[in-house]
Amino acid sequence: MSMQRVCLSPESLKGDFEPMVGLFKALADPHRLAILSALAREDGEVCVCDFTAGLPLNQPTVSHHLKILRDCGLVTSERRGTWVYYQLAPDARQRLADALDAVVPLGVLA
Amino acid sequence: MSMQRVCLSPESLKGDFEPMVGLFKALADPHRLAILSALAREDGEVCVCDFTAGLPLNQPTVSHHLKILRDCGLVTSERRGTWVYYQLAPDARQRLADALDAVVPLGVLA
DNA sequence: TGTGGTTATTGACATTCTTCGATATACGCC
DNA sequence: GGCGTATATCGAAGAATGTCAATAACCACA
Repeated sequence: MSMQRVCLSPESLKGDFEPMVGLFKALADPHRLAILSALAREDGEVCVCDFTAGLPLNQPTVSHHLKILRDCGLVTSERRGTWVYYQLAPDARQRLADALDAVVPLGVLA
Repeated sequence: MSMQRVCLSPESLKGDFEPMVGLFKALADPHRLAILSALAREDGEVCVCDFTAGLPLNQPTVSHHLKILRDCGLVTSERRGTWVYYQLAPDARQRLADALDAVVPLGVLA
């Protein structure tokens, strides 16, 4: 009989990580990180035309990335006249930090 | 001529986010999050056999995910006899927190 | 209403990723 | 050395993702 060590209880692998995966997937693209970083640095509204101008991507692709960020709630958008302005969602940083902490908590407590 | 507002300097989109993308890509899968979470909760070594036992994946797939986590430095592995034990890298939490902060800094300073 | 400019959506294609079976490698033991 | 077990690698199939051209939707203005 094999003296197999018990290193880990099987329930430890059974958590539901889908909500966090959605956020991390949104971060798993360099152009979306550039968009988020610009929004965070600006700390205000940025119109789509600036993204299409500053990114090496065509307009539909930029729109696609913005939609992904919108769908997971990391950014908000508001149309004002002809232009659409995007902002970092107020709780974006907190939600990302919380998601990270839910996976690899910094707290030393059990 | 169109009175186009200047919302954003074009250089704001030009950062290099490749190092962070690698980390976030590693987090963009529920099974890898389960592995990382288990390693973080255990705060010690976990042998591969426990992952293959606890995850709904075949052994080659588990090995593949572990390799991805190893390649980006979030986990370390050590063979001891027949078994291979994985650990969360000592700086894993810090590197992830730093990557997040590099994109959407929490600090209010410019 | 029509025209021009901005953003969103659709459909298609190429690439990447996840998963698996088959196989190889590494180790302990007889 | 030979055998059994644990882990890694290879190669391929299917799904998901990034990208673009074409087009639609929306808005301001004449």
